[in-house]
Amino acid sequence: MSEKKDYTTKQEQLARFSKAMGHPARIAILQFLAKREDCCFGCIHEELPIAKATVSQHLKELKEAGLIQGEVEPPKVKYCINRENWALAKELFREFFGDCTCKKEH
Amino acid sequence: MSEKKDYTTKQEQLARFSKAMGHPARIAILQFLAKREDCCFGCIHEELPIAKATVSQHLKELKEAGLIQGEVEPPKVKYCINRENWALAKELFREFFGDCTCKKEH
DNA sequence: TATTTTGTTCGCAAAATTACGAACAATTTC
DNA sequence: GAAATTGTTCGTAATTTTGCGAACAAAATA
Repeated sequence: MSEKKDYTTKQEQLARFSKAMGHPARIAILQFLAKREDCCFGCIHEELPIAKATVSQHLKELKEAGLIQGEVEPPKVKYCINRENWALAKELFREFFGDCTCKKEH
Repeated sequence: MSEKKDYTTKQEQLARFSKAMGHPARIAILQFLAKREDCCFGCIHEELPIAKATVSQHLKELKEAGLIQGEVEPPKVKYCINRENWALAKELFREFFGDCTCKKEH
């Protein structure tokens, strides 16, 4: 019934990615994973100052946002960046902040 | 007492910006403001499908995150992007997603 | 001075987030 | 088969977020 504009799909997608990145632990996880092919839960946990149950929860949120993916490789679970969505996020943020200016340093 | 690494200032700053951007209404507000010099509360409210009290709250959060600033110009209040922090955010996100590749289209 | 306009703040409610330890499941190793 | 390793899920608690209407404050206007 509202006459007001609704949010666009892009706005919602960008908000979803942003929200997933809205916690330092999740930023740290993403940066950690972005540096390597993949990594097991334990290595990620080691890097973070929080309990494993909490790490597991953060990983779940990142997975649900589509930024990472996990794969069971007994006895471990390997996590890695979801490259496709990572590229999408990168593009959405770039667009959001204004296109890449590639400014010269001088 | 923890042996675990703590989060870096950059990680926390990026998380703070991300969190502020973690809601479609706030994305919409930022995009709206990014397109113009400044804008009063009313114009922003008109664009959004939510009550003014809620809009005011979202603006407050964006202000606290440093992404926008408000100035009273009786009888209106003008909001605008905080250019300095906007540039900082842009840089942090760019760094996060990997430096600008400026890929050729072909 | 009374009224209107413009936004903010208050008080409340519902839902989501963050965090942890304990319990659990699956697999591997002893 | 028993024990150890690796993560997830459960249950709980504290805090934050989201949203709204009503009340409020400040300035402009009638």
